[in-house]
Amino acid sequence: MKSSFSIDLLIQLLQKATLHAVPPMTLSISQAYPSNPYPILISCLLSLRAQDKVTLPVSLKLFSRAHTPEQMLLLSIEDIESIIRPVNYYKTKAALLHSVSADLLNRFAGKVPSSKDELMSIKGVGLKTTNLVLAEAFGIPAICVDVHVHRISNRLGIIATDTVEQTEQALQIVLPKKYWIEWNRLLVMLGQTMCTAQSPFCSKCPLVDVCDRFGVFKHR
DNA sequence: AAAACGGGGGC
DNA sequence: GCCCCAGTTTT
Repeated sequence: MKSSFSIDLLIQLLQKATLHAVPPMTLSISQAYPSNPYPILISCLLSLRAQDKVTLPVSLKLFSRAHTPEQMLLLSIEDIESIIRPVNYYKTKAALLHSVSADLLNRFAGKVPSSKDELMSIKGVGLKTTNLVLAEAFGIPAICVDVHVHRISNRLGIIATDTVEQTEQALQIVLPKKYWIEWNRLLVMLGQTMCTAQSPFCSKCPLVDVCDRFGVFKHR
């Protein structure tokens, strides 16, 4: 990032840039199921290596049948498979939803835990899912590093990292804590629209004055 | 460190 | 039709 710009100004520009973008899936889910962390966790698992536009309608369809671990276990794995078929790895994910729901009942009284260690201890729940659940389901400041956050944080030049773990650590130092949750939302929205992995639409991006990679990268 | 785990969407 | 997308576990 060019030195004359602050993080606060960067956030303002990002808010403008993503004002009319489709919000991340977890926001839609939390509106449909207020203060219920379970649908957030399940939709995060469904969205692994998939895109929100595919996963969101499938998630809503699934939650109309089951939005608690108890209800999920009443469905057979075959039932879940048929509901979530449009998403990738649907057979693996149907089994995963079953095992995660059973684990929640066995170890956590059917409640989604709200600590990083407990979430990470659930098989199938990794670092990205853990941080997204902490932030979006519990409002706990967490930096959720998916490929968008990793790519764009580096592209902007505010950090220089190789792995998502390094990115999480670096952003904790660079970003004021009040922005930790919003950073993920903003960068996901920007990444899904203009700041794409290949040939990003830099000519339409309101961040050209800030971005270290403008002119370096092949863009449209 | 590298592989395996498959579906939809854009053009 | 072809190329793009995108975490976690396992080997």
